[in-house]
Amino acid sequence: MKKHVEALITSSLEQLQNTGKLPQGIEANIKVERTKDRKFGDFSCNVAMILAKAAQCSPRELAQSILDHLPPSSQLVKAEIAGPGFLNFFLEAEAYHDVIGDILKAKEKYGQCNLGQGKKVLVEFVSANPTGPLHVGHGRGAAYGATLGNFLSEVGYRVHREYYVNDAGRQMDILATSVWLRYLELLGEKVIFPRNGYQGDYVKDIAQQIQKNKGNALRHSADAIFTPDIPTDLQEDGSGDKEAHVDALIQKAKTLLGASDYAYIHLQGLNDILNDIRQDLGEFGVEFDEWFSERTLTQSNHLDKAIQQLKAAGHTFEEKGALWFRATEFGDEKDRVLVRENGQHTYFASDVAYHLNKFDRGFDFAIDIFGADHHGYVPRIHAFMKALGMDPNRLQVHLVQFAILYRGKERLSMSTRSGSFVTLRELRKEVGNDAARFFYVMRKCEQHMDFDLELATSKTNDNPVYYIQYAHARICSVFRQLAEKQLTWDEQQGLQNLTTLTQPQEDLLLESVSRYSEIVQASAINYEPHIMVHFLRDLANHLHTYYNACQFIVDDAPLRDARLCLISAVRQALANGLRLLGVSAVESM
RNA sequence: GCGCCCGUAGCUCAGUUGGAUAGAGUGUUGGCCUCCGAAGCCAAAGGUCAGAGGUUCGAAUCCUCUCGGGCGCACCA
Repeated sequence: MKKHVEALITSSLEQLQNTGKLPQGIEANIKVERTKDRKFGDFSCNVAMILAKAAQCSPRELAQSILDHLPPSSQLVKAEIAGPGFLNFFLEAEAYHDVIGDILKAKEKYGQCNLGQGKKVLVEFVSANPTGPLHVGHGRGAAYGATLGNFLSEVGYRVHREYYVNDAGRQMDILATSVWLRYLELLGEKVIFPRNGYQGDYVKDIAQQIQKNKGNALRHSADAIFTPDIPTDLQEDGSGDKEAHVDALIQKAKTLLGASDYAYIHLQGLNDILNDIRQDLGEFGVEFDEWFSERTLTQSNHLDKAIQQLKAAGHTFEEKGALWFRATEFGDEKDRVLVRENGQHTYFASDVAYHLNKFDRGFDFAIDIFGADHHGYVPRIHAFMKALGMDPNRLQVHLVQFAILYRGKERLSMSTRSGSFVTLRELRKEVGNDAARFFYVMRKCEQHMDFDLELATSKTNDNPVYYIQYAHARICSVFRQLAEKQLTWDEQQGLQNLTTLTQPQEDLLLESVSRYSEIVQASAINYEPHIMVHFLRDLANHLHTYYNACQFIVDDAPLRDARLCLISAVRQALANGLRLLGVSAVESM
């Protein structure tokens, strides 16, 4: 439909160029848009205003010329000039009818297209440290990433979803040490748990499992651990150093346990938490094609190779015993350490290796979805890509802002380390998966968001999730009624009688549902699933209005079949849209 | 101090990349079930788009500054 209007304008413009009224070679991309108001017709175009200068006449004058050269079209009722020079197109009602047939024919495939041309894209998201359960902050990234993946794949990209598992760093050592200390507690050792350790109860659960498997084989006395050479932990009065304290305990664990036993605890913790995360996300409808381990980068030499590449390109230098990347030459605000004085590589080094690896795997482009607190290292990733001669546009970073939880007016605090955070699992349990997925993507991702638990759980108040699901369920209910009345729906006859749909509510609903595939594309190419959310709300509204105004199951069979075609198409669009959002389209509620 | 995100109705947010009279939900007020599901519909009221300049036919949108909020600024991850 939209394409048809575009074709008409293009044809007219070519005519004008051939007759010399427009200069050759100006290639303004013609933008045909849905009108904001029905009184402006169905589609509008601003090309006359844009090209007025080049044509050396007023916008309205040019608009008139364009109108004069429009080729005839059976779908067009009229086209007129409005305001400063808009071209407004009024279409025959029949122009919308094809959409109904298309939807009913394509069913759950309706809305798919080949915009992405099969290009391979890697979407990395969540990637939370496996040091504890996911909390509500991770939930937004999970919902957004999964939904974005759905949209990209719907418009023809080959999407690879990936979770980067930070299984190699200091945080994991802190976890392993925390587990070990809890284990010793279980055996009756008098340990003083470090402030900087992981406090959550899940650590005790892992310790218990280890005790079950290993008995007291990993036991060492508290006296042997808390020796005088360990720096004191942070005290109430502010003295001491919690970082130095925990680092010393890690060293102690490694030496006392030996490499193999330490690795056992480390792995036990990692596996337990990763399994928990995997299950949590699975229940949330978030699946990954790959869980990419940071450790494999070191084991497979990717990390060394990456560092060598930067070295070879001459973008590194040594200072104070460390190896640095000259990031400032590529737009970053400071240079970054790759290898520390103690010989250990930094997180940034493995990130370089990881992103190099992504592109080595043959992806056309990659998308990183980070929490907003990570925005600081977008420039440094782009910096090393530039340093190695890669096009930084091949990596797009989307920052997801935090969600602030409210219960009614009360703001819920979230402190992670203390263990008093709200987990994603708790949230899902309280509000349900559908509402959680919906609320997370309801807002633009870079928008700060208030997540009101009370609103999300309300079934009586106006909850947007239920509002849309209700529209779907209502249509299903109509078809149940039809069966109860021993009536059937003749789809073919309905399609042939769509001209009987002359009610104003039918007009509006038809117009609304015809936008569906445009909305899928807009959501995908802008990386903004919330566009779909707002559309579905709007579509549901038109359905409810129609429902209140007209009876669908009427005696007049052709009219009845036509109306059932219309609402059946609406049901399909609602179902497809909800599926992309990861929300279920229920048949009754 | 420097950088990133943001500021739109009482509240929560849209505004399709510069278009027409700035829109929804919620809240407030008033209507609508003998009828396919009232978790619904309709109507009214509600605005200096944080503020000030600038760019042009035209700005909530782009540029500069100011104010206000969130988040970053490690040889941590």
